Amino acid sequence: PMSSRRRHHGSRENPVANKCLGIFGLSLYTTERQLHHLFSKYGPLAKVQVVLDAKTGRSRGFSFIYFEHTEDAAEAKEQCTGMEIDGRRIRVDFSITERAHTPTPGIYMGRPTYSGSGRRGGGGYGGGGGGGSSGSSSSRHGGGGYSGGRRGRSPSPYHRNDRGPPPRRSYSHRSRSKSYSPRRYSRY
DNA sequence: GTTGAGCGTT
Repeated sequence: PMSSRRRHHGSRENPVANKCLGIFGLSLYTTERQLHHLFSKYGPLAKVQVVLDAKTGRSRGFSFIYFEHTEDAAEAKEQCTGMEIDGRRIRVDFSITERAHTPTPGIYMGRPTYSGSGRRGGGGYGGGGGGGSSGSSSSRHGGGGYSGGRRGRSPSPYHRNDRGPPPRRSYSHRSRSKSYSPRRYSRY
C-alpha cells in the first residue's frame, strides 16, 4: 500500500495543492495590489506576481499568488474562483508550475520571434557566438561601471533597425497623470 | 482601455 507521499505534479485539470495559486482570466488592468488586497484576507501572502509581457510590459492576464500556508491557499482558491474583478471572471487554481523559469544568464529571454517575412538567412542567433559566458561580462569598460544597459554589442537578435531610434519630436504631453486605474466614472 | 486562452521573468 502507499504509505509514503509520492510527489505527483498533478495535471492542469487536477492540480495538487500547494502554496502557489494561479489566477487566470484577469483583466489587464488588475494590479498586484488589488490581488494582494483580496487574497490576503485568507491568510498571509508571501508574494503576488502578475505575469507581465516581456515586450509590452503589461499584464498578460494572469498571475501567481504565493501563500505562506497551503491551507490558506486552498481556502482562497475555493472562495475566489469565479469571482469578478474589474469585470472579468477569474479562475483560481493551484499552480502546476511552482516557480518561474530559472533565470538562466547567457540565454536571451525572448520568444523565438521572427521578424516577419523577408528576413532571410538572418533569423535566430546569427552567430551570437558568445552565447555562453564569453560575451557576458565583456561589456564593462573603465567608464561607468554600471553594466545594466544593453548598450555595446550584445548578441541580441533584436536589431531590426539600424537607423537608430526615431527622434522624439515633441515636447508635448509627457505621460499624462492618468491616475492608477480609475475604474469607472459614474456618469449621472 | 482590444477583444482572452492563458502556468511564469526578473
